[in-house]
Amino acid sequence: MTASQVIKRGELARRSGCNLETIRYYENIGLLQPPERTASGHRLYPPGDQARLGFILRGRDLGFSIEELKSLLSLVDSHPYSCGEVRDLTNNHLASVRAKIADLTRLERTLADVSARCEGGDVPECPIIATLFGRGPGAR
Amino acid sequence: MTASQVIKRGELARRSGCNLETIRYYENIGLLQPPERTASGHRLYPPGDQARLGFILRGRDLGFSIEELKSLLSLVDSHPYSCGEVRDLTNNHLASVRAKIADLTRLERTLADVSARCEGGDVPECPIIATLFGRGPGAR
DNA sequence: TGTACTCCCTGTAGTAACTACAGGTTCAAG
DNA sequence: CTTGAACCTGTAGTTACTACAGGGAGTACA
Repeated sequence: MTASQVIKRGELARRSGCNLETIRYYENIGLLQPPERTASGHRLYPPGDQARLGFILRGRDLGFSIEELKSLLSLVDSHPYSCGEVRDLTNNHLASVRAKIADLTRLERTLADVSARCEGGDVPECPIIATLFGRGPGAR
Repeated sequence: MTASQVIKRGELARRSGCNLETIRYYENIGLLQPPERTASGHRLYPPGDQARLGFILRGRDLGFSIEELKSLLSLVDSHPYSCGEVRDLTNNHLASVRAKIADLTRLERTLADVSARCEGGDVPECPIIATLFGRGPGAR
């Protein structure tokens, strides 16, 4: 393997696809541990840190919040971690994702409905505006 | 009708269900026009302003951003407003809501899948954590 | 008239999760 | 030895609010 070893922040950003500043941000808020530094202060990331950032980024892609990721990581850091807690956290998150989908779906229906009533175009007043002003059908 | 007439900010907040501070915020960012004041500086809202706030709140409930609401209101303010532009704005917004739903639905499937693989519980390593570390199936 | 209490005023800071910038070192190549 | 990229720091901006702190105004009651 010609891969990793110890790398600096720019290289970590390039390899992970994470924004350069975001890495420092994650360190500031305690998601990433402060890494070793060179004598002149440049950060040095060993493979373990690189994997941890990968974990964070994948969790982020799954919509976990920073706080949820902190919990997840603290579970991971405690050996042995509790698989049940990990699952609970995931299921809670799943429930909130489902709630968001339900909200947006209701929204989508209302918007589609209101837009459809506009398509004809030969009404004296725009039905979208009428809806927003609380007149006409479709006002929630 | 015993209703409206000119009211102050607290009453407007109560009637509209909007947070007191949010009304001032909407004025600061130009969604609401600065209203008349009493000699001592208290804001006075006539029925027209009350309707405008209702418009904003309904638009907000439909997920329109502040910028979108500004556009919508500037269209409304221009007589006669263009119904076509209103519809375009609504359809654009509808498209972004649909995109968000699609994103979340993909997320939901991954989370449900990863959680399901955990339910058994008799694996040596938590499959959720394995996924987040990029090992095992289901890693995106 | 006093005073108690609610309402209103202002500016500012905090939220989530970054992103971007300014102004200054350090490193590597030629 | 100089140039330019990469790194360092702290701070401000983003969205859409919400929540204070520290004061002035309006009203009810004794």
